[in-house]
Amino acid sequence: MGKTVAIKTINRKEQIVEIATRLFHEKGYNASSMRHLAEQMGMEAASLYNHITGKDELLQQICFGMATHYNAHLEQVENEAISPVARIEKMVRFHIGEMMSQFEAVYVTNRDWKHLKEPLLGNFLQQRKIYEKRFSLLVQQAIDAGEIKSVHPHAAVLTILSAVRGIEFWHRNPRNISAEQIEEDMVRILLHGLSS
Amino acid sequence: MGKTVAIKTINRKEQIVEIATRLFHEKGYNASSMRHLAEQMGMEAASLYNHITGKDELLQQICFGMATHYNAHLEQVENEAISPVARIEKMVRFHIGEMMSQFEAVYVTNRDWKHLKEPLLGNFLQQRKIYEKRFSLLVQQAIDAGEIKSVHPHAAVLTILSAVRGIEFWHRNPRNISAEQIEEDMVRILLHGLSS
DNA sequence: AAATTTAACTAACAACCGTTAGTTTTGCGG
DNA sequence: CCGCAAAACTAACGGTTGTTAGTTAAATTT
Repeated sequence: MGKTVAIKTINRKEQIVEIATRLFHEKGYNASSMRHLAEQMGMEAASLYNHITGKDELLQQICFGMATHYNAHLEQVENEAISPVARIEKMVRFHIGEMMSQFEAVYVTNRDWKHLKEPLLGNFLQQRKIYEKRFSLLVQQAIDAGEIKSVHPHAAVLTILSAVRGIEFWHRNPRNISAEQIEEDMVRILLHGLSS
Repeated sequence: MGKTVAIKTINRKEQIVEIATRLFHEKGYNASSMRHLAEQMGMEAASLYNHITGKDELLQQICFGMATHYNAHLEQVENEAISPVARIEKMVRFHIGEMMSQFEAVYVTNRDWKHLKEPLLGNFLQQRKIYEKRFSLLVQQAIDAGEIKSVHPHAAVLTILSAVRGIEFWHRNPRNISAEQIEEDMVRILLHGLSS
């Protein structure tokens, strides 16, 4: 059977996606050529097409990989038996953690999702819209429970999701502040504010 | 004298930069071609080179235009005779305002500065590093004055600068929340936190 | 009205893009 | 060791890219 072969192929494909993620991160999707990617893989550009259908698929793998990963974690948090505000804190810490451990994939997804081709672009946007809505619901529940201020839930979600992106700046020279400190400070600012 | 001619040229050039900003915003720098830009200007691609030296210059105009604009405002805030925390609030509101009124230029600068060619790329990064440092100093002064919590100043700055970028999501469908509301909510979250 | 500058045009170049076709090498199962 | 499929290769395609050269039309100055 071709089982081991199939596994090898999958590994090779995952390896290509991994290198592509790194390449897209530093050059951007459009400025990253298949020839450059192949060079980093140690082979010719045409050989890539034995493992993937095209350049599109690489971006697709990255973006939708992140999306389903995010959705899975959101569902998990929704089902935990903790207070609404604790749920929000978990979400904040999760996003910070992803930004730390999966930095390049998160970065590329945030930056290059616009280049998804059309049936998928709509799908992606819809998924994120739903994600933001479910996240907003968590905020709304915390407001109803009187645990947090009465802000517009969607505004809160946008603020949180964007604030976390600030870690991309930190990632450029991670020596100044430790990962733990920036996580604690960020959670503290978002949940309790700068003042007082 | 060529005064009126020079002014006309400048206007035409500014017009090109303006259209380029819009184009870069929706397609991204690398996916935006000079031919497409020329089409939106109602002329041929080659004609653009009577007003600009190349595609590079367009990105340069956008990014450094924003940078000097930001620096000018920072200096102004530094010299105002108000409390440190009031200075920070002014900075937050300024960045939100820029995100509202100069949305496309801010967006392109945040997203495509990486494509600046090398003598300028280093310059740009250095400028932003200095900007963050001066902004951090404002935060440090507010901490020393006991007006805000003792967080790492740079972490606070990164959180603020990134949170404001969240307005780019709001900009996609601005009907749900008013500009005023999102500004107030964002300032409230950043300065006083979600909790309580 | 003539002269000169500005700004548009057409045509083209060299480089690079993603991708395909066809062929050769590699490596494992029988 | 043979056969076969996976995965590499070479060569090339049609298209697009940023940019230049040379020319013409328009506008401004003298």
